[in-house]
Amino acid sequence: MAQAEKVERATKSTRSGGAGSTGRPRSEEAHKAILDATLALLVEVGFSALTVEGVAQRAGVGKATIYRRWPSKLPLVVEAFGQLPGFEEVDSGSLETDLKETLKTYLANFNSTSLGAVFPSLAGERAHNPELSKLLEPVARARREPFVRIFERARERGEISEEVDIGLAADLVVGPISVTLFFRGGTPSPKMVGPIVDLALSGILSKR
Amino acid sequence: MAQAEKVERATKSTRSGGAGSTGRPRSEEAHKAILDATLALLVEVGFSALTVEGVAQRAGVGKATIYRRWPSKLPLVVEAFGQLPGFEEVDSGSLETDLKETLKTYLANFNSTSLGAVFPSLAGERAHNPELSKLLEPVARARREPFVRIFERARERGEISEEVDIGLAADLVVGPISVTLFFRGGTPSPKMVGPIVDLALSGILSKR
DNA sequence: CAGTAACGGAACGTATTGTATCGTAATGCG
DNA sequence: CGCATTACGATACAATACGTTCCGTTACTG
Repeated sequence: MAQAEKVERATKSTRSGGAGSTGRPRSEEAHKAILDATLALLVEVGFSALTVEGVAQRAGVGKATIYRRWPSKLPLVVEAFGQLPGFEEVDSGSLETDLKETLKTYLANFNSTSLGAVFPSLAGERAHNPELSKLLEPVARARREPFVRIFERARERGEISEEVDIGLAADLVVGPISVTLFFRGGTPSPKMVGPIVDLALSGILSKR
Repeated sequence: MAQAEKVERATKSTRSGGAGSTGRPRSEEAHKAILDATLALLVEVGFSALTVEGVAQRAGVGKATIYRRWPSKLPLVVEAFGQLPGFEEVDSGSLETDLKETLKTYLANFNSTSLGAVFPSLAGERAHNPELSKLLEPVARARREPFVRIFERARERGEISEEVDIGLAADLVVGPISVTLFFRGGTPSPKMVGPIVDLALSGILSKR
C-alpha cells in the first residue's frame, strides 16, 4: 500500500470568510486529502476502528490540522460520507425499465464508490450510536425515495393496482440486494438486476 | 443498571476431562455468567466496543478467568453467539403457509433473542474482519436454508415453476426484512409477514 | 518587511489493552 | 485430616494508542 503521496505543497488559498483576513490561509488540498483519507480508511477498517491519527497519517497531515476543522471523528465521517455521489433518476415511462435502470445505477454506485463497503459498517453501528444513526437516516431515505417515486408514477399510469403497498414494493425490489450485502457479506452484481425485477414484478407463483 | 449480581459462590464442579484430575474445578456458573454478559454487552455496545474487561465486570468475574478459557474476544463472541436458539422448520404442505409460519418464527427469534440487535453489528464488521466473517457465514447460511428447502418442496409439489431461481426467491421473501433491519435501522414486525409473502408470491403487477 | 494564522511533526498525559501475580477457596489424594 | 494442586476475584503491570497541545516553519496580508 503506497504510503499516500504527501499533499502538494503548492497550497491554494481560501479565505475562510473574510473575517480574520490575515494569516496563512487554510489549505484546500489538505481538506480534500483528509476527506479522501477518511473515506479510504472507512473502507479498509470500518467506522469503529477509524482513528483521527490514522487519517492524519494517510493524508500526510498533522493531527492538529484535522482537529482545527472538525471537533471529533463523527462530523469528519459525516462530511466524508456526504461527498459520495448521489442518485440519477430514470423516467422512461415503463416501470420495468425504470426499475432496472435505476437499480443498475444503484449498484454501480455501490460498487465503484466506497458505499458498498462503508454502509454496512455504519449501519452496524447505528444501534449503538444515536448521533450516527441520525446522520445516516436521511442518507438511507434518499436511497429509497427514487424507488418509491418510480412506483408512484407507475400507479398514476395504471401499471399497478391502487392496492399495492408502494413502500413494501420498493423494499421487495431492493431486498435481495440487501440480503446479499448484509447477510451474505457479498458484493451485489448488476447481473442480479434483471432476474430480481422480473421475479418481483411477476411473482414467484406466476409461471404455473 | 444493576451491577450484575455476583456469581453464586456455591460452585458446582466439572472436571475438564479427567486429565489433570486435581485442583479446584472450573465454575460452571462463571462460564455461563461470562457468556450471558457477553451477549448482553453485544446488544448494548456492539462487537467492536465490546471489551473483555467489560465482560468481566458485568459477569462479576476476574479477567484472568475469561482469558483462562478463551484466548481472545472473538472465540468468546463466537460461543456466546452460538448459544442463541436455532430454527424450527415448518412443513404444512402449502408454500404460503410454510413461508408465513417460518418467517414469523424467524422474526420472533430475531426480536425476542438478541439476534436482531447483535447481527447488524457483527455484519458490519465482516468486511474488515475475515475471521469473524468466516464464523458468521455458517450462521447466515443456516438462516437461509429453511427457506430454500421450503421452495424446493414447493417445486416438487408442482406449486412453482421449474424455472424459478430458488435462491433468488428466498432472498426476495427475506429481503424486505433485511431492508428494514439494515437500511432503516428498524425492528421488523411479524405484522409485515403476511403482506410480504402475498406480494412476493403474486408479484407487484398481479392485480391489473 | 512585519504581523498573523495554518502548516506538519513531535511530545504530552490519559485511558485501555492483554498478561502476570497476589492471597483465598475448593477439590483429590494419601 | 493435612498437603498438593488448580481455579477463583482482585489488583498491578508494561505496552500501546488515543486526543490534545506545543513547536519551529511556511504562506499570505497590508
